[in-house]
Amino acid sequence: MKWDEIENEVCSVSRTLAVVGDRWTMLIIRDAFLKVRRFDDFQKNLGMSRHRLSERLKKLVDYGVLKKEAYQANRFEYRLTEKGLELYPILISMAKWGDKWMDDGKGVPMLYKHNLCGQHYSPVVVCSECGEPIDPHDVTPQIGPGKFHSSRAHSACIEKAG
Amino acid sequence: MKWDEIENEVCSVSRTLAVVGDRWTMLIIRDAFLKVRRFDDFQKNLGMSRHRLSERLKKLVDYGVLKKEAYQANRFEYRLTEKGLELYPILISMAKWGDKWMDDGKGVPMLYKHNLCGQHYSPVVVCSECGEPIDPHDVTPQIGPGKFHSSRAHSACIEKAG
DNA sequence: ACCATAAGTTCCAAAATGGAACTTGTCAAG
DNA sequence: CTTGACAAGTTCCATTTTGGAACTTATGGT
Repeated sequence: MKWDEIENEVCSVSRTLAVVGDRWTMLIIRDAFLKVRRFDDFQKNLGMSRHRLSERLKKLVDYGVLKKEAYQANRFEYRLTEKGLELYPILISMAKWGDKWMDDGKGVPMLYKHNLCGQHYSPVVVCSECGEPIDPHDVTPQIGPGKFHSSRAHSACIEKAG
Repeated sequence: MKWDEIENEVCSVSRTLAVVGDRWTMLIIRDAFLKVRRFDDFQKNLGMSRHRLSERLKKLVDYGVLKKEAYQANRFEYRLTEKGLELYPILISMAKWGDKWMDDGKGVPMLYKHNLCGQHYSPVVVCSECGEPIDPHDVTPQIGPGKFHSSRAHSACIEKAG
């Protein structure tokens, strides 16, 4: 299978990766959350080639993750859309994982202050229903309606939700 | 900059992406969470080339995300380590985003039952300090101790934590 | 009118990928 | 104890993707 076919998989993780799962894309998103908005600023911060950057930004605009707006004639800004802003849980979870598991012993690169409580926070994933923190061992994946009619069944033991 | 240099960036997101940020890797992790453990099963499920799979598994073992254990002579299983299990928030956040934004109108591919409360849940990211759901607009990123001494400052306006 | 700057494009060598075929070690049946 | 099947890779090569440098085009300021 080719990489660009994964968008058609009946799996939300695959479909998400079709948008943000290639080289550089999540770093572009990270910079967008840090209020980087212009082509040359992205390019300098990321150190990626202008060529690639141009293509990635175009793709993100096509997918509706970024919007491109002129701030002068022929000068553009890229800003996160609602769809893009909702990538935040993925991004901050990556930051937390890297803080813990890829530490170089010099302390964390960034701290995140939660303005509502004024503290430096770390993201905790909780259950939308009961509010308890999620441990993956306590989760049972089940075939949902979108996958039920799909021809490609997953070899792992997955129940049908009922 | 080359892709494999991002591991050395003073940024936890970059460092995380050095491990899970290339093609296929998060899909391997997804399958591992669905209890896929063997080479051929990964290969059939993912549809990726054996060549790539071999290399990616090796890399994930090297990084300590998967461990390789013989279940018979010359037959191996790949299982998530503690480090790998802690990728769950990233994975489930990707699933949630894909459910919402990459829906094909046929319903969600998978449902996730939280065994503690018995409900189908969706992951919510809350503040470790006050427990409120996080809105990215309410977060102020600040330079942490690990970044403070780094030569490469970020062009975006980021405060120094104090 | 001239220069600087932003936002790209173009071109090409180098690296990564996908696919098919090949290898090697073990187990299980005859 | 020989044969065949299978699991877990490796090897090889054509195709695709990437990185980098140089080039283009359109303002805006002096």
